[in-house]
Amino acid sequence: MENGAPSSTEEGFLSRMAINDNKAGMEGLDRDRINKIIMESSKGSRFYENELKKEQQVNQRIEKMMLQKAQITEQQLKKAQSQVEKMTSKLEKSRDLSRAIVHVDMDAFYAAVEIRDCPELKDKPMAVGSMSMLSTSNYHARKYGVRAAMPGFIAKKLCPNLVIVPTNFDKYRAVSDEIREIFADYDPHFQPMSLDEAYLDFTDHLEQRQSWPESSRTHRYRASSLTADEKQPEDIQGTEADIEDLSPVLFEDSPSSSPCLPGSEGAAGAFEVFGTSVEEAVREMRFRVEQKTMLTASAGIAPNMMLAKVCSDKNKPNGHYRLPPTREAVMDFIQNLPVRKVCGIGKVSEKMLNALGITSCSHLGQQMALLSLLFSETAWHHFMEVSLGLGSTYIPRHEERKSMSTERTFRELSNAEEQLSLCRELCEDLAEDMQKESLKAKTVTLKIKNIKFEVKTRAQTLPYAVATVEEIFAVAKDLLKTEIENESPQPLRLRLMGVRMSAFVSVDDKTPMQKSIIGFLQPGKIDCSASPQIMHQIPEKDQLSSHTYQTSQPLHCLSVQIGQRGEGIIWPNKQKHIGGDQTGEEPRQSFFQRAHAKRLQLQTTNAPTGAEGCREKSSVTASIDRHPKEDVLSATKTKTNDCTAPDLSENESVSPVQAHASTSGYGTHPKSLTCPVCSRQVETTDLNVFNMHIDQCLKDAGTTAKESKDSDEESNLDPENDRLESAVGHKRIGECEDDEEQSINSEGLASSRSFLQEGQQSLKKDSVQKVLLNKGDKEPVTPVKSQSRQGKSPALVCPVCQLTQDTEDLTVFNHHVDLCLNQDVLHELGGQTTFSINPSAVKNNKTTERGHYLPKAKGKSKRRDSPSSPPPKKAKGRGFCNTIDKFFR
DNA sequence: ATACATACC
DNA sequence: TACTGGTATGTAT
Repeated sequence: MENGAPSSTEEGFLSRMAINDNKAGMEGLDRDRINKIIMESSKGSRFYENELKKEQQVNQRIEKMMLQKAQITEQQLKKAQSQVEKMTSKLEKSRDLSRAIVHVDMDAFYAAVEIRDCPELKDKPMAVGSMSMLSTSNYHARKYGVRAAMPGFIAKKLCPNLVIVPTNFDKYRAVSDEIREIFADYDPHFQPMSLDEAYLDFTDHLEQRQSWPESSRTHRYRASSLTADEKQPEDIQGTEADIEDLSPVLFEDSPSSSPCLPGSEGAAGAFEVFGTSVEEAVREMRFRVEQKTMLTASAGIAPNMMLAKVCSDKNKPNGHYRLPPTREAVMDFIQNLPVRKVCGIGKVSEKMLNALGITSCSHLGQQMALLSLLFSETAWHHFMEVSLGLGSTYIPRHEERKSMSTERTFRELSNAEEQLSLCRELCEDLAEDMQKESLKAKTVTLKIKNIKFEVKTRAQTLPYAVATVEEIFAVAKDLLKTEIENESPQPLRLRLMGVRMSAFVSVDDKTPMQKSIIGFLQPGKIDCSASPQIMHQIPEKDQLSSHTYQTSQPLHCLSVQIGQRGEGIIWPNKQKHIGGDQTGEEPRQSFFQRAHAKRLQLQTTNAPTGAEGCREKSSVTASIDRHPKEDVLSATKTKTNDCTAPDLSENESVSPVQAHASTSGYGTHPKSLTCPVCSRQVETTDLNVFNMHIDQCLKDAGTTAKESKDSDEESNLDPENDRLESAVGHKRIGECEDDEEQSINSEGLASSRSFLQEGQQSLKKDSVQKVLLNKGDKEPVTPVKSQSRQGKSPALVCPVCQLTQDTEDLTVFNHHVDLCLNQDVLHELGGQTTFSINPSAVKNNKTTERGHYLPKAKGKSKRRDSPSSPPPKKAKGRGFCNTIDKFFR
C-alpha cells in the first residue's frame, strides 16, 4: 500500500476516477485491468462527463499555480524560507510527545457485520451497498478492486461473483454502541468520528493502569473461541454465537486467579492477561471489541491525532501500530509517508502537490517556502505541521452540530410540480429531524443536482430561527421556484435534491446582556418565549415606569422593526410615540398596526373594493381587541395548519367570510392573524408561518406597484395556499415570464422576484417608503438612513436606549441603534418569532439591494460555554483542523 | 452571506 | 438501468 501516487502517472483516464490504493487490502492487484474496466464502464456517461469537467477545473487550478510559481523570485523565496524557518522552530518547540493518542477503526465495518451475521458470505467477495453505490467491501472483494464509494454495477464488472448486501444501519449503530462502551473504558472523552472509528487519549488510562492488578487486566475469551477473522487460524462459525454473556469479563475481584492461557479451547474458561504498556492496553481494547462483537478493529498509537490516524492504517486489518513518542521516530515515519495518507489531503490537494513534485511528507518539508507562497495560510500551515509530524495532542470535545440536512437522489425528475412536492417531503423529513433534536436554524439551503451532475446550492438566511415544515418549506420552495424559473422555459432536470438547515440558534445560550435587557423590559412575569404577540408595541422603559402594564397586555415582543426598503431603515420612533399620540390607556398600536391604518387610509382614498375594505376593517378591530396573552397561548398550542394535505385547493387564501368568522367571532381565540402589511387574515396561528406571510408581503411591497397590490393581491403565505401555488404556479413559470401582473397576483414572490427590474424596484421602494413616511404626522417613523432627506435632522434619539445621540450622521446613528437593539434580544422576547422585513426581499434581489434590516445580533457573543474545550479553537473537525489549533496555541 | 469545492466516512 | 448521503470546512466573491 505504499505505492504512492496511483494514477497520476497513468494516462488515458481520469485520475479522479482511477482506483487508488489508498485503502488497505489493495496490494498487488491488477491496476491496469481494474482501471480499464472502470473507465469502460463509465466512459460517455453523464457522470463521466462531469468528472471530466471537474478534472479540467482542477487542471486549470494547477496551471494557475504553476504560473504563479514561475513568477516567484529568488528573493521572495528567500524571504519565505526564513519565515518558514522561524515558524518551524516555533513549532518544534511546541512539540508535545507526551500523549498517547489512539485511533481505532473497525475493519471493513459494515461488511464485517454482515458477514458475522451471515457466515455464508465469509469466503465470498462481498460488499455492502447497492448496485448504485457501495459503502464498503470485504477484503476478498478488495482484491478485485472493489471498494467503498464504487458503484455496485461497476464492482460487478470487476468481480462478477460479488455479493452485494444492502445496508442495515440500525444494526451497525447497535454494534457501534457496543464498541463505544469499550472505548469509554479507556477514555471517557473519546471522540467517535463515525460509527466505526474513534480517537482516544490513552494517557490517563495508562497512568492508572500502571498500578492495576493483573486481575484488572485479565479478560476472558468469549465462550467459544477466538474469532472470525482473516488472520486467525481458528475461525468461529459465527452461529454458535448465542452465548449469553458476550462481554468480556473483568475479574476484578478474583485477584489471585492466574489467567489460563487461551489454549484451553472450547471451554468458556480461557483468559488473557494484558500488560500495562500502551500497546498492551490497545491490544486489550481490540481484544475486548472482538470478544464482544466478533468483529476486529485496528488501531494506531502515536503522540498526536494526525499520526495515530495514519498508524491505524498501517497494520490493518486486525492489527495495530505504535509509533514511538520520540522526535526521531516521528520524523522517520513521516519521511516516506505519501501525502495522500494524511487526513485532510485528498485527491485534489494530492494532485496539486504532485504537480510540484511533492509526493511524500519529506518533500513537503523541503518545499515549505514554496508552498507558503502558493497556498493559503491555512493550507500551508497544515502542510507545515504535517511535515514536522505534528498534530493535535488533545482530542477536542465533540462540538454541537452545525448543520443538518437531507438529500435524495432519484431518476430524472423534471416536472416542477413533482419537484416541489419532493421538496416538501424533504422539508418534512428535515423538520422531523430538527424537532427530534430541538433545533432551530436560520439558514435554509437548497441543493440540487441536475442530470449532468452539476450541483448548485441556494441559500437563504432568515432573521429568526425556524424549525417547522411550513417554515422550512416556505423558504426552500421559494429557492426552488427561483431555480425553476431561471431555467424556464426549459424544465429543471434533476437527479438530486436536498435541503439543509444551518446557523442554529442555541436555545439555552443567552448572553447576560440579553438577560438584563429582557429583565428590564419585562418587569416580572410574562414568558415571552412562548410566542410573540405581533400586534403590540414593545413598551419602552418610559412606558414601563409611567404606565402600569396590564397583565392582559404583556409586552411581548417586539415586532416592531419593520423596516426599510432600499437604504432607509425605519425605526419606530419611540420618542414621539411616547409623546402620546395615542389616547388614554389604550394599548399602543404597534408599528404594524399604524402602518396598516395608514394603508387603510390610502386604500380608502383609492377606492378599494368593498369586500376589501370590509375585511380590513374587521381585521384591524380584531387585532386591536384581541388579548395578546391569549393569542400567545392559543398560538403556541395550536398547530392548525394541516400541511400534510396534498397539493392544492383553490387559489384563494382566506375568504372574507372566513376572515370574519375567525376574527370577529372569537376575539380571544383567533384562528387567524391579521397581516399588518396586506391587512388580510392569514389563517394560521403559527406565528412563524404568519411571519413568513408578512415577509412575503413586504417583499411584494418592494416589487409591486403599491395600488395594484393593495387592491387585488391575494397574498397569502399560508402553507395551504402555498401548495396551491406550487401546483398551479409552476405552469406559469414557464409561460408568463413577462406577465408581472399575474406573477404578482397569485404566484407571490417566488416568481415576482424575477420580474423585478432594477428600475421598477427603486420606484417601488420609493413608493413604499412614501407610504411609511406619510404616517408622519400622527405616527411618525424615522427613516434613519434615508438619503433623500434634506435639511438638518433634529437631534437623534435612540429609540432603544433613549439617549440623544451626538451625531447627525444617520449611518452612525443607525449603527448605534443596531447595537442597542439586538436581534436576539428581540428573539428572546419574542420566542421564535421576531419580526423583520422579509429576508428574501433583501437577498433575492441580489443585484440591487443588500438591505439593512434588523440588526443581526453581531454583538451577540458566539460564546459557547464549553468549559471543557481546552485551547483556543481555531479550525476543527477532521482534516486540517485539529492540527491547526495546536499551531496557534 | 452565498456559492462552490474539497474532504472524510 | 446504474456513480450516495451527511457534516464540516476552506476559498472566493
